[in-house]
Formats: sequence, C-alpha cells, structure tokens
Amino acid sequence: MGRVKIVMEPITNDKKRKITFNARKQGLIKKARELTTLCDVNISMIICSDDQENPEIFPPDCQKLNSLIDLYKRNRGMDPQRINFYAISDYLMDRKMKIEEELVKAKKKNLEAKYPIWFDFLNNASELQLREFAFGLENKILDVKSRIESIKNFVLEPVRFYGVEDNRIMQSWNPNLVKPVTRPIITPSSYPDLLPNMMVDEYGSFVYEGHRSTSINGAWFPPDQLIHEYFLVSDFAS
Amino acid sequence: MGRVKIVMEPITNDKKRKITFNARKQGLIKKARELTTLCDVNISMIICSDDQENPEIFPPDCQKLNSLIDLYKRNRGMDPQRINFYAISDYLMDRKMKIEEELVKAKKKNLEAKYPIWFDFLNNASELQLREFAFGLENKILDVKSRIESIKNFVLEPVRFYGVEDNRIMQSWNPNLVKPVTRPIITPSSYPDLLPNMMVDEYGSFVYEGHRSTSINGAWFPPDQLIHEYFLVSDFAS
DNA sequence: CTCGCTATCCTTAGCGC
DNA sequence: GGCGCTAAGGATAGCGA
Repeated sequence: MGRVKIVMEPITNDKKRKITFNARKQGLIKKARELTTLCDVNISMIICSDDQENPEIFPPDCQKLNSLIDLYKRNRGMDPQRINFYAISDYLMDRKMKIEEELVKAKKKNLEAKYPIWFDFLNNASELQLREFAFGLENKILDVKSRIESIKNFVLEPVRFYGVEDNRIMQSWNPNLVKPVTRPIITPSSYPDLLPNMMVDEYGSFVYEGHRSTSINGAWFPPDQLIHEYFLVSDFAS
Repeated sequence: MGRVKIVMEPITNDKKRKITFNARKQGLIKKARELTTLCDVNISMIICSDDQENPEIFPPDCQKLNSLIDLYKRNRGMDPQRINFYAISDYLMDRKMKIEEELVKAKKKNLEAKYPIWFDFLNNASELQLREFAFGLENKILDVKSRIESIKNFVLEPVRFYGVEDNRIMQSWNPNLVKPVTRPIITPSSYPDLLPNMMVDEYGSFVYEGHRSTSINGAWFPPDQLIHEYFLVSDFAS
C-alpha cells in the first residue's frame, strides 16, 4: 500500500480507522465481485462495524445472500461435530503468517546484503567458529521449517482436541469425546502470548472453551509446541 | 496482476479457473482477515464453488459466523421491504466501473500523447472547426459525467422500482407497490447488453424479476438511460 | 466527506520445476 | 496437484484541494 508498510494491529485513531475501513471494504467487495465473475462461484459476505448502523452485505441482492446462507446451514451449520473445530486454527493461521513474514524478511535481507558482510566475517573467523555458525544456522532453519510445517498441517486438517489421563495424552477429532473441565482456575502467566481465553485447570491441563488441552510431565506447552509434541508422540500413541 | 491485464469475464479453461480460484480465494480471505484486525469489525463470508463439496467459510470459527448471520437476519434479513432492492444495482455497479475505466484510459492516453497531435490539428483548422470541436468535446464530457453521477447516485441509494401507467412514470421504493407482471413475453433483441433476465411484457414495459420496469413513449430504455430519464422527469413528477 | 494524486507495497498471471 | 519466481497490474496510505 502507499508510502509505508502497515503493521497488522488495530488502528486506534478513530478517523484513520474509519477511512481505512471504507477504503478496504470497497477493495474487499471488489475482490469478491471479481472472484464471483472470474470463477463463477457464489460468495456471500456480511461486514459488521460498530460505526455503521446496518451490516454491509455482498452480494447486494438479499435473496442471493439468504439462499447461500441457507445452503451453508443445510450442509454444515447444523453439524455439531464441526462446531468449534476451527476456533484455534484461526489463531494459528495468524502465527503461521507472522512466521512466514519473518522468513521472507530474513531472506530479503540476506539477498539485499549480497554477502559483503559474510566475506568480512569469513576472513576473521576460525574454522571452528565457522562450523559452529553454520551449524547454528542450519538448526535455526530446521526449527523454523518444522514449526511452519506443523502449523500448516494442523491448520489444513480439523483441529484435534487434547486431554491428559493417567499420564497419557488423549486426543480426539470430536470435542465431545474429550472430558470437559468444569472449573477453570488459573490463567498461566508464564506464557503471556497464549490464547487469551486459555486457562489451566486444577489437574494441570490447558483448558480452551471448556475442553481440556494438554500438559506433558507437568510442563506447560504453548499451542504450537504442543502440536509439535503431539506429532512426536503420535507414533507410539496409536 | 502479473504479466497481463485481466478481462473480467468467466474463465472457461477448467484448470486455469481452479488455480485462479484458489489463489484469489486465499487473497480474499487474507484481505478479510486484515480488515477485521485493522478496523475491529466482524466479517462473515461463505464461498461456494461447484468444484468444492463444502462451502469455504470465514472466519474459520463456525460459531462466530453463525452469530453474525443471526445478527444480520435480526436486523435486515426479515424485512420484506428490503428484499430485492439491490438486484439491479449489482449490474449497474459493473457498468459504472466499466465507464470509469474507460474514462481513466482516455485520460491516460491524452496525458501520454502530451498534445503533439493537438498542435498539428490547431494549425490546420479554421476557427469555426475549432469551436465546433471544443463544443463537441464539452458535450461528451458532460454526457459521461452525468451518466456516471446518475449511476453513482442510483447505486448509493436503494433501487427504485418503475412502472408506466397512463403515460406517467410510476416509481416506488417498495417493489410490492409496483404492479407485478404475470406473463413476461419477449426478450428485447435490440439491446443485447441489457440485463440477461430482463424481458418485455405485453404492455411494452420492461420486466425484471417479476416487476415492471419502464418504457417511455414506446421507446425502450436500457437501464442507465432509464435512470437518467427518471432524474430528468422527477422534478415535475412529485 | 469525497475526490484526485502519487509513491509504495501487495497481489497475482504465467511459467518452470 | 503444489511451490517458487518474476514482472506487471492493482490496492491503498498519506496528503492536499
């Protein structure tokens, strides 16, 4: 966009937010219209801002909007097994995009630098230093890649729900099969970047929207580590 | 977008359409997510393609989607006066954007030419020719401007519904007050660029989705001319 | 508030793997 | 099918009228 790169966080300035809202709303609707035209698909959209009295809709024809809503409700809306499946994946999608953005930024920086710093470094470093440095870099790359992959896989499939019973990790595709926790107690302060609604129950499990998540050997795992851990233990769990 | 300018018409090539659909769907969802984050608004979206079994939704959390649909239904969906108001405005929005695109293109062309042709023309033309030419240009500009304005005003407000009774134009904000036509008969072939579903009834009125539009003194008016005509006669009609 | 402008960032069509 | 790349078109933040 123009002039500066935009950081993805709520705009606090009222006037600026309103202007941005109108501009981007127009853009969004144009994109939806284009997708509809180009690919012959049906799109319905409801945009609801506190500043506006009425929700904005696309397409402008109410009947088409309603018929698509009905179609959706018939296919999926009434299926209780699907409800809430994507509650966490939304959060993870943000994380994934942020990580990928960082990767792209890092790549770009390297390209822009075009190695002049590298040659200086090479001339002044011992072989051991170089090996250590390369090893550290490779580890970092692997780390980032595996985190991206685990998040990607996790997002592409429906979210699994986790619980802990008798020191074994329980997981299920159906939230109803994971024993719900009735009394959430503590918000874990050691991980301030956790899901805002995530809490810890009296058994030491993560709780999200009434269902247990997991803790392993008494250690707390932020959601992405938790997923990674799941992939590690899944081989001998099934 | 890349390499070539895209014409806004359905993509017939199956593979290409699918690829474009996926790419643009991603983009659309990203834009929706950004708007949500930046401006703190609620957006719900259902994307339904024939190629996919399930409709794609945004946000991925069904509950949020459902609650926004409910909010919309409470506010507007049940209001019969609003149903169908925007059926024509969708078409007009396309027309408006096409006209504006042409304007921009023409402007650009003039700028790029940077007047060399003009000076040649000026040197070889008589004063009368110049005056006539200027007059013609001014008229064209006014014409385009008024068409854009009328379409713009029309789109910004709810669509009015038209009918003809006793040689007088009838218009109403409520489609139920315009006498519906029960037997649509002829598709007007003289205006191939009319709304695809628009037809002419036995009384010589345009018919769109069961409601009369208008004809004046036996002449057919394409939708935008029709609107222009409405604004001209409205002064002494009320 | 709306419009136009412009610099800059973002999206994406086409291509190759 | 997907991924990565690149060039071109498109969107838009900030500003001024």
